[in-house]
Amino acid sequence: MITCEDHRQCITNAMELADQICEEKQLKFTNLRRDVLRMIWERHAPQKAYDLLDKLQATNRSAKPATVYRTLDFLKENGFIHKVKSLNAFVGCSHPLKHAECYFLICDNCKEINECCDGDITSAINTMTKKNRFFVKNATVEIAGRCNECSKIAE
Amino acid sequence: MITCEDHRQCITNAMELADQICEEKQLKFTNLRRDVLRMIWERHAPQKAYDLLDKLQATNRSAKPATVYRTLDFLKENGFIHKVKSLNAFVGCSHPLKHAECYFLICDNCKEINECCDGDITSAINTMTKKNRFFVKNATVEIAGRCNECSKIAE
DNA sequence: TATTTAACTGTTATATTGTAACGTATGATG
DNA sequence: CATCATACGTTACAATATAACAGTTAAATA
Repeated sequence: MITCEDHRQCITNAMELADQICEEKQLKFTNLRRDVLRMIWERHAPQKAYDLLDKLQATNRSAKPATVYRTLDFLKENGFIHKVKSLNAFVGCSHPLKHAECYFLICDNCKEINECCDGDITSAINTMTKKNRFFVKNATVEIAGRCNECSKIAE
Repeated sequence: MITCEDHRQCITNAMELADQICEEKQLKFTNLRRDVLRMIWERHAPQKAYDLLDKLQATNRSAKPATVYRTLDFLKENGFIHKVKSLNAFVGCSHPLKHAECYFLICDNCKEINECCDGDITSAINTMTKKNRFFVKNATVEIAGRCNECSKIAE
């Protein structure tokens, strides 16, 4: 469970940061992109593309799979969201400016996901890949289990 | 690129090990399961379920998606293969008896995948999760990039 | 201002990946 | 032999994702 105290604020922060970055980078932060990013930020749990599509269609009858996937691509490429590969789902990135060294803790009970940056894991990966003469482009680290709160609950 | 010197031997070893484990664990290592495992072992690159299905259908006209997925489930559950989540594909496990602490190096040029066990990464993950009071059930670590050979080749 | 251009979005169609549900066969066990 | 669990066959479909092309918008430039 993510303790963000005031989730409304949490969303606002994410949206403002995105606004700011888009302005700096001259990216077009259209209504569609805005809407999808906000929807993703509605929860700290990864969301499925087709669930997002359903929500979109409530206000945007013309939305189609391509609409969503294209938008997700934009958000992904610019670091506003991540795709969680083990779930085929998408989650907001809370620090889109610093993108390296980020790993996920995924609670399989409450479904919430925590993006953690950890230099030690990065170092261990670097050492291991160097040993294997492997040149890293991208490391996916998705750790499934139970968050502290949910671990106290019976199966 | 995986240097296995004699890939025929590599397959034989994997099949014999699977035989042995199935006998020990009283698992039914049917022809279907055998065939699929052998197909997966044909390459050191992860294979797609529907590609396996195509190959299966060459000799087994009745094969259907469920046939393949059920068989993959069996092989996965018993540790003979891994699903590579970032690719939605399946690869043989070279040491099905010792299953923890295994991470993947995936070359995006030659597509081959190297299953590495590395205690340091495990330690770093344990430390990080402990710090976050998270109880790990399963860690997915998939590192994409270039293997040594392919890194020498231009993009 | 008019024109051009690139990016964004709409739309249709289809590809890819994965499961549910139920029936049949087979082989181990009492 | 009976029966019971497991494996496999079969049909149907659900879920995830992309391709291709047309239309629209908005920013840049002439």
